[in-house]
Amino acid sequence: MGASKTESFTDNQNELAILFKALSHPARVAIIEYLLQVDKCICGDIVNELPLAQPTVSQHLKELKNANIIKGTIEGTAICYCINESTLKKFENYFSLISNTLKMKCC
Amino acid sequence: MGASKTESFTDNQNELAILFKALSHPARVAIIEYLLQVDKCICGDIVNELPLAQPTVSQHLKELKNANIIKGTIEGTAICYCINESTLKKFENYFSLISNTLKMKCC
DNA sequence: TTGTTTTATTGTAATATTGCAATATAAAAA
DNA sequence: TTTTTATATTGCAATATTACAATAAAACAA
Repeated sequence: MGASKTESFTDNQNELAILFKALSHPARVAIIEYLLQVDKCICGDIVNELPLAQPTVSQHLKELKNANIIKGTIEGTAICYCINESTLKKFENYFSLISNTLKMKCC
Repeated sequence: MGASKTESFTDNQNELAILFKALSHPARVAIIEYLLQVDKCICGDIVNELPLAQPTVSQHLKELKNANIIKGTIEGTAICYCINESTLKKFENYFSLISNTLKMKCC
């Protein structure tokens, strides 16, 4: 095959997998960390920050945007990207839930 | 190309990407959630739980093991898998750090 | 030893991802 | 309008992932 059998899993499991996949590339992790570093929302100088060509960065940004991990607002010719806090909160909640569950079990 | 330019990113960014990639498939999310559900460590009945063939499950388990997200201990002919708490803690710490960083910024 | 059970490995086809040159689009400036 | 600036899209080659049948390996039971 080659395609994931998404229909066999719950919506929640598929949504989580999509979120994790969005962060499964070092360039996208780097973009998130860069957006965390700079105080203000950032636009196209992500291209200058990363060792990748402009179309490649644009593609990574698109994937992060599709997963709702970042938001982009048009500002003239530029687009200002920033982290979507509510999605990041989802990650935090998910892992703190797991952590609490683990406290009551043992291996 | 097709291969990620891992050499262009920091070790930490690459390690995080590897962790996220390990969770970027619904089957692997399902395995983690199943391991959280059952009280005791679980072995080969993950295969019965998931709608995937045994070699496919074995492959997913291998990826989770390679990423240190689960551990496997041999028990006779069976192998008992369980969640690696310390790796899950890494996720929790990472996102709580991000959450704290976000509190001081605005978009 | 010979089965039996459980899990891993191999090989392969289908599909997805990555990266970028070339090009397109869209908004503002001249 | 024409030019400039910033970003997105297209097309394509290289590589990676997914899924599974077939098979192998490893531990125990008879």
